[in-house]
Amino acid sequence: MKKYNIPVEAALEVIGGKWKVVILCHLIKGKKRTSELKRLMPGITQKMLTQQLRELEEDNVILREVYNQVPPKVEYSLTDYGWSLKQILDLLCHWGEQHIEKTFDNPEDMVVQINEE
Amino acid sequence: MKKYNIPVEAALEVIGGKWKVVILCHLIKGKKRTSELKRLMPGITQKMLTQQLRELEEDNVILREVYNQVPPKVEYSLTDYGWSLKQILDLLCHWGEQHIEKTFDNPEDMVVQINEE
DNA sequence: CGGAATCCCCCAAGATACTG
DNA sequence: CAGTATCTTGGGGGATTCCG
Repeated sequence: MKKYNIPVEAALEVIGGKWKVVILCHLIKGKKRTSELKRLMPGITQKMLTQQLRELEEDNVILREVYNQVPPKVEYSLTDYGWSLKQILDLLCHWGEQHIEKTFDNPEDMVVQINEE
Repeated sequence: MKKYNIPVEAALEVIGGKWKVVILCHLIKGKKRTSELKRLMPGITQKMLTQQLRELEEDNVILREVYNQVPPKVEYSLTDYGWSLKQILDLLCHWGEQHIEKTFDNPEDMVVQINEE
């Protein structure tokens, strides 16, 4: 059985993956298709995206809904348990924004705008 | 200049390291010597500890105080900027505790107790 | 005691191609 | 469109040694 030296390690095991917090931050905005997530995260590969999504699903943080149709359609959303992370995710996003403003002269240049619509 | 696709990536760049959140959670409890941190984190190597501490220091999140004496003594503590992460760290710790309770039958078995005194 | 410097291994993660 | 399979690589990170 896995042992933790400090309880926070249990949280990191769930959301500590390289892309997991980013994925969850996007899903806070609402249900997303695989291709939407890929577009929102230009740096991620198909393989990593699938892998991280699977792990989040196994930890009961996100829900995967498959529509049996051609072409395939899969949607991801937060579960109730996933929503229990909302405050943490919001604070992280906010802290990130502040950090950008604090650190750089032209913070608006730091964020690549992606049209969500 | 580094670009982010979403501001939260800036936060992850600061506290996203493998051990950084754990280190910061310990420092919330107060100033710590290097050897204390090592004892609190049995899994970390000297190299990783130093490396993660340096990066946190560079990001102005922690303060490194060197006492010029033999044997050497170095203490680490949160800076004011580091304290701006307190709420996030507290929530993460709390979520970790809840997650352990939710997931396992005997949660108390999951945490290796370490005498802080 | 704290940490810098080496050596080195392994696997996380990228690239590519393929499938239903 | 979503996901799998295979191959490859770089650098994250472990172990060890040396230093003030």
